[in-house]
Amino acid sequence: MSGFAAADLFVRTALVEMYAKVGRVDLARAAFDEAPQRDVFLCNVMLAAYVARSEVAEARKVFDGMPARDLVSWNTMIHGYAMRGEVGMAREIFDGTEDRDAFSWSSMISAYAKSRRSKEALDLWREMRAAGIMPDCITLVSVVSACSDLGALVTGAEVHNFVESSRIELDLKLGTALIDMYAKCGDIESSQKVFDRMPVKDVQTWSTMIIGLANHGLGHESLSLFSKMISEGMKPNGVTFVGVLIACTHVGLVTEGKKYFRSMNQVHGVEPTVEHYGCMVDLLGRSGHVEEARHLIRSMPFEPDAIIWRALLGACRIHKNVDIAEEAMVRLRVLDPLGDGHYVLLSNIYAQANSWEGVAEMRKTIRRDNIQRIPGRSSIEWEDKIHEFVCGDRLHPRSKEIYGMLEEMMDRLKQAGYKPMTSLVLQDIDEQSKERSLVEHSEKLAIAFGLITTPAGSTIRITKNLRTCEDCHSAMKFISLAYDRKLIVRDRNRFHHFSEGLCSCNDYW
DNA sequence: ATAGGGTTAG
Repeated sequence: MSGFAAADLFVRTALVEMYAKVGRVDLARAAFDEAPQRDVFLCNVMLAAYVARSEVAEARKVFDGMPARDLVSWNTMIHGYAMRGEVGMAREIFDGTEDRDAFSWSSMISAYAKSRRSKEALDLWREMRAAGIMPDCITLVSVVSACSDLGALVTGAEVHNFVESSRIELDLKLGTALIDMYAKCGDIESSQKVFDRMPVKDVQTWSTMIIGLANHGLGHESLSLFSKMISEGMKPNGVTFVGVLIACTHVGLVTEGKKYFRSMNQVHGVEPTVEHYGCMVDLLGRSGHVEEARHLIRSMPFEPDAIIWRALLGACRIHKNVDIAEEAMVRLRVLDPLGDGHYVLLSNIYAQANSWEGVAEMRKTIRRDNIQRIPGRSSIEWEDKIHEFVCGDRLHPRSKEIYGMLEEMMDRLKQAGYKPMTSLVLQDIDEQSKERSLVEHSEKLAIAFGLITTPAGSTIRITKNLRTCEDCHSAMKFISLAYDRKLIVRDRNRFHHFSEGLCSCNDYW
């Protein structure tokens, strides 16, 4: 290459970079095309320009036509696909990269975490450690949130240990992520420890802790933390108040809840949003003020959404209000016609009221409108892995043992006084089949697996995708008694801590 | 010349 051409290449590269920086990818491309020849550096600059504008297809064309590629080229492509949520493509590039550095691993892990492919995020994290690549604080936030999502307490605690024993400084966001992880994995004491030890906290740190306590049914602790936050001069935001209202809901503090709700903009200058009205409808409805909840929906300054009507419907189930339930259902059929949960709820409401025509009607509707029931899934962490169960599945390698344990469990529970709540089963089948169907609920499978695999007396932690059903809730109380175990169950809404035949939710959930 | 992050109503 002549000195002149080399100088020209240098100038072209600078031009591409400069145009990219001011957002003129078209001019950058023109300069790129006019270059006398292309080296890796110039192509990488062009790649970065496209990726910055999320034009990954264009970037890919450049990438494919490059005379040679280096680590930066590969990493830029991984990031480009990850940015557009094309995790599979990102992974293809990642797999094609021989030399991976911390950039490659972190981009890929965060791509998985962001798209809630949490298992894959953790698998990759283990591979990254095995490859001896050092993560930094930001990578760990992705790993920790994958643990939160899965309820992977052991893995999450390992990451925490890793931070403590390395020289990585625990920053605000990683600290907050750890608080959330421990809370979502059922270990609220550890959340509190991390929280107490953080020298600097912001509104998100406080909110995360407040929400964590609230979801564990520790309403009073949650509210006193809120007071402490205020007295320390920290300004709450809308999310903080969601936590405060959840705290009131889970303990049934109606008057308090109304007071906090009013104080939001009167005292704290935070405008309530539809989420806060949702919390209030739940608080009022759940505590038996179903009419008042209905009235609040009418008077609120927002169009009620499906979640609001669903909360009202849930209240109708607890307090056996068929009329308001039917009204809520009319709205839900418009706002969320395919959502499966409300059909089940209304059907249970009819069953409670001995309205068997109603139950039959719901069954017909579900079939006619082809409503897809979302299957219940429960998981439990054991030996570095998340073991997931779907109701009735026999896919687990230790399925035989698990079903054996289930039989034993049921005998033992029945002796202790457990009665299967067969009226909860919607299918039109005989009594024995209904009982069978209850036994195979995913949380019971997960608990049976837990009883087999964990040492006597240890706590069993389960994560479930839906709200736990009443039959399982009752069964778990008996299990905690009959097997002398603590069970900590994360349901879609909150935590249940079962011990000695009782649940921390006081059967109010 | 390449990157990634924490809280939210049922």
